[in-house]
Amino acid sequence: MVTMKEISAQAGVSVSTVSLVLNNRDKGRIKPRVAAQIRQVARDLGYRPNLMARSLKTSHTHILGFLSKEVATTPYAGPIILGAQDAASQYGYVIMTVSADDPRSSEETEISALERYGVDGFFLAEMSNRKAQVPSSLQNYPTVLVNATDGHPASSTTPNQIHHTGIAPDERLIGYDATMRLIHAGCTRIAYVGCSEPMLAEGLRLEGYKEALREAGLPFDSSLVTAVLNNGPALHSVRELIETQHPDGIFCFNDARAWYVYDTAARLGLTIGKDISVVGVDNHRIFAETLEPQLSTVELPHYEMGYWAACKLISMIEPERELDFSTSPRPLRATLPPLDSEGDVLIHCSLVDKNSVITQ
Amino acid sequence: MVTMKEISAQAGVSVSTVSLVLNNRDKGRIKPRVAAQIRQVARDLGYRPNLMARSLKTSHTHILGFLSKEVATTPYAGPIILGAQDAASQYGYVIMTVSADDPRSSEETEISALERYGVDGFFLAEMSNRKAQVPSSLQNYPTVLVNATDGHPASSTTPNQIHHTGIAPDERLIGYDATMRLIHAGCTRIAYVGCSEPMLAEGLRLEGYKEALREAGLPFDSSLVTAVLNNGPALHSVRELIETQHPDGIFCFNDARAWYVYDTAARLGLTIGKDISVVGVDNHRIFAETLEPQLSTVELPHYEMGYWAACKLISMIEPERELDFSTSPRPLRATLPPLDSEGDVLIHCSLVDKNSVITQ
DNA sequence: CTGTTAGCGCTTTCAC
DNA sequence: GTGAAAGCGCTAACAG
Repeated sequence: MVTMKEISAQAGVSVSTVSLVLNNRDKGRIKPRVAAQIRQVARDLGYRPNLMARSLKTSHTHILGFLSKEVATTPYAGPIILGAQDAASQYGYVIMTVSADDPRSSEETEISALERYGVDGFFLAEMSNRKAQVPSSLQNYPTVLVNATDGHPASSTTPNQIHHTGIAPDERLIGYDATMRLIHAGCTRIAYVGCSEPMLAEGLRLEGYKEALREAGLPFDSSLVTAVLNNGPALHSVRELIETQHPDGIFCFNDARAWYVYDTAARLGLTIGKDISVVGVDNHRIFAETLEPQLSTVELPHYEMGYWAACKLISMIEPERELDFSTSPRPLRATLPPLDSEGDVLIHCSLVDKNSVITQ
Repeated sequence: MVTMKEISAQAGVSVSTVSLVLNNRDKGRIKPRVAAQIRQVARDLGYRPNLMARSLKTSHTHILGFLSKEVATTPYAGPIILGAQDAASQYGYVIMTVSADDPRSSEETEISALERYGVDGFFLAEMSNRKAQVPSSLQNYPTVLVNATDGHPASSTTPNQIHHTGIAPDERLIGYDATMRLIHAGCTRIAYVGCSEPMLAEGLRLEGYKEALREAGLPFDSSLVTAVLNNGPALHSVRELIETQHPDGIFCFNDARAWYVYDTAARLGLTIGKDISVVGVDNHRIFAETLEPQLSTVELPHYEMGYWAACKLISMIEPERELDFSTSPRPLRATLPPLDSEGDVLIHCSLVDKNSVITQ
């Protein structure tokens, strides 16, 4: 690793001059010719600043700590991290990841590890949308929740608790949009296959479903609603729902639950997208690549949430900095909320139309 | 952040004494009473070392750089990172992640970012098993490939290229074990549903399939073999294979392809695990939680590869250090190769028996 | 046994 | 315009 000292020797100037020039603070201070020469030498020697040393002085590391729960078992971590990374890398930051669900070392231990490296701020990422408890050790850091909202009420009795910014899918709108899609396709007996595990998303998507029905003047019929978990029991519940209630459209809590509809349809000789319409939630790659006909589904914007969260975090760390979504390295598949949003920020998820809804 | 200086003041000793004690180098040098007092003060003040400062001095950051390709679109990143993190955290390391598939910033840029932070070594992770080209900028760092092997031949004509250690699934054995499972269940017409995309795993799993057939004295019949991609076309190929060839067992390249068998079975009124047996590869959570009957499948040990790779990397950085797999925070679902393995290390994946294979 | 000193690579104030 | 000097928090060689 070549240092400023070597450059200064080579260029016959002092280290401080080198520092000034390489940090572009030379305008009107250092003679242009000298500056140019220093830059040249730096380039020739392949100089790269030692960020540890810089951080020590500036106490500003440009490291963002990414703390995630349940990475082990869910497939969503990748896209969220990637989104955060893309934004970070764009603005000269880097991400240090730790997981908060190690059965042995506690969350506090992991946070502490990141603190010792002097991270400038934290992400707290959940793998399914929930109200998260922000550890008190993060109170003094810029912190953004990803796929979560702050579980600590804003108007709390414990007054010195900060209500942290968090970004999460607008679950109610997911239910509303998905159901509306079926309504607009002409479905009139629309079932909902929910999730029997307690999840924030479940109640909200169901609400959205009801709201869409109401708005369309369709009756809410609880016998068209079921909540299932996994594998056989789930499949049987869905099969029974379809066989006894004969819905013409089904809104499923997620793509996995839509699979039960596909399987049942195959068994009953029904054609998805013709005899029965289905809308899922997730647009998970695995289902997107596998199901036939392809499933119309509301995409959960994990990449986008990661991207937004990183932009938000950077803007909290450097309030004066101008950030711009339009320069994201990958296309954003959902409209990001403005960066000055605070508190619980909801993102409107896109419905991806494929072939599982009837076309009139 | 409380510093050693504050502790030294509080305890009435010099900073170097504090340093000695807090790094446990005080035995036989510092009076036990003084040492104890220093430790007490440190605890009272909640001292935590500034790792940046330490690194500056020791040029040893305890940061591992994790460089991954294709994180965007695959669900495997989480488990690999988690495995690496668990090992890292256990041995006092931390992981900095960057992705090498940003369409704009190049791999070199990302590596460079990690280098500037002084990472002690690199992971190079692929999302599907392949021969990876290790960037020349990593030649001088301890580097371990994850889910990949070094694409640069060991006996190369370019002599000063190092052949890096990489860990990857033993694909041939996957094909062999899966097929053997079907053979032992009594299947005699065993089909293979492969992947039509060029992938390292495809050829090797097919080889393992053939080898198992040969060993069992079953003929290889190319009309029982197909290679498919996604969605409709894949489903139709599988359906045709089943309808024309009537296999009694099917080894599928992965769980997703097994779904085509499930769908076809549902349509034809065949019962999986009775009329027809299926073995997949992946044990992907999404299929594990969804399919009914549950799919017997060879598990790809992403967590384990990440864990092994981190242990390997740490042992390269600190050769004298004693590492021990038995202390992993999560159960290891595959037997890890010994840590002194070099070059292309293959991991024997476990076949997870569920209910998609006939029981006699 | 413990303190002094120097220095890791960089930034920044203040003299010249 | 440029350099000298101090110091970020820590480690380590060397004195005492």
